[in-house]
Amino acid sequence: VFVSPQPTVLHADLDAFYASVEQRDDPALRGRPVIVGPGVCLAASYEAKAYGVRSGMGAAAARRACPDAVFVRARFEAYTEASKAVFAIFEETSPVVEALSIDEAFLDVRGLEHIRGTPVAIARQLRSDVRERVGLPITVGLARTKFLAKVASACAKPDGLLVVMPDRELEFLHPLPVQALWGVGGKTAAKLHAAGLTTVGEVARVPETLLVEVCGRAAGRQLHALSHNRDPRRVRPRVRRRSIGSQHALGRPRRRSPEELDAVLVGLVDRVTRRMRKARRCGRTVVLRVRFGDYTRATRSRTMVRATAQTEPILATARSVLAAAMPLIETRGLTLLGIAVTNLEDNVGIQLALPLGREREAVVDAAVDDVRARFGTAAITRGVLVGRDRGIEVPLLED
DNA sequence: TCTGGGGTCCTAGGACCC
DNA sequence: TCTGGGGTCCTAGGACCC
Repeated sequence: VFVSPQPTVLHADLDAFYASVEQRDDPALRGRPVIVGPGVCLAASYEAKAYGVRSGMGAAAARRACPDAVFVRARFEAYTEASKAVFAIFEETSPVVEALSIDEAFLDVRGLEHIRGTPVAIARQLRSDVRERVGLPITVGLARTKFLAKVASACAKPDGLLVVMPDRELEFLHPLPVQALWGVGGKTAAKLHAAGLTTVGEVARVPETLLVEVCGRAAGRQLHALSHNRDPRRVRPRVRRRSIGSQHALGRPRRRSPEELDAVLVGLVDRVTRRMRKARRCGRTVVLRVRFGDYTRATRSRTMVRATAQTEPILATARSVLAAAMPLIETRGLTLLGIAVTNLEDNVGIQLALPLGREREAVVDAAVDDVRARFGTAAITRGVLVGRDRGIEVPLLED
């Protein structure tokens, strides 16, 4: 007996997320074109999008496109809080949730019929839960694969639900423009257009080898697979982050003193290392990112011998990379400075209860031996010896 | 459409190792 | 002795995503 697989992958995507939060919190903004800035348009309400405003647009261009728009300064704490509330509903809806960004996720709703109903019923319930409990509009796409579910939600926006039934998949997919394929942005679309391919159906009709020639190996293969509706990726809880970074736009290009640049660098390193420690991650490679007045970019990186989340070694590394990049920076106007730490590792720690009254070195040696025994040859990059005074931990010795 | 801040993955060359 | 085949890691850049 052949049972046609039912659509069980759900892609949930909040509509114009930042702008919707602003409209929710300020009734005067409802029904009006809202642009969240400043500088660039981080989000535009659907009323503003109707005038051609798009996220990523410069503020001046957005104002030209929609002179009546209300400009609002971004409130990231409010968005983080709203996102947490929405993800709590996702987690209640299905045990398998894969976060894609602050405002979208995949949910696998297989095997939930007896508990929560059919996939379509679950999707409807999810939309109304988010609307009632968080006060935000959300669009849901439901299909057999992640790719199709995401395409479906994009088509159903705003505030919609679209189900792609298994016998209608190619009919739905093939007329779409190539940009609908995952991984096809401006550059790849231009290459495909140059090859005479403008729709997904046309991409599906050419051999894989041609796509590989035009777009490279990985991209070509993926395009071929997706255009034939082959997407075997499962929904799975988010894999760990691979980098943590921070960047700062400097405004108009002009000469900057080394002290000025160093001050920016110190701020960036401080932000990044704080976040690393909070996430209990440490990293080995420091990447310096720069951007110039003509919007060209460059990166320079250096890998340390050991992974760390401490401010001092990361700052020292960042400084040496910046120093090495100075000749490049001095010849072109710098407009952005950023750093990222990659090659992240888990910062595993264990805590031991030790008797008092022994030699401090012996205590530390015992702790180190214990860590070695548990984690094998794992390098010990940092130790904190703490005492306990009426239940409160007191650091006694670091490193 | 002239630009913010946060990420991901892929490619390619070079150094180095056995 | 100047050379095969396999691999890893590092660095830099490109494209893409929200």
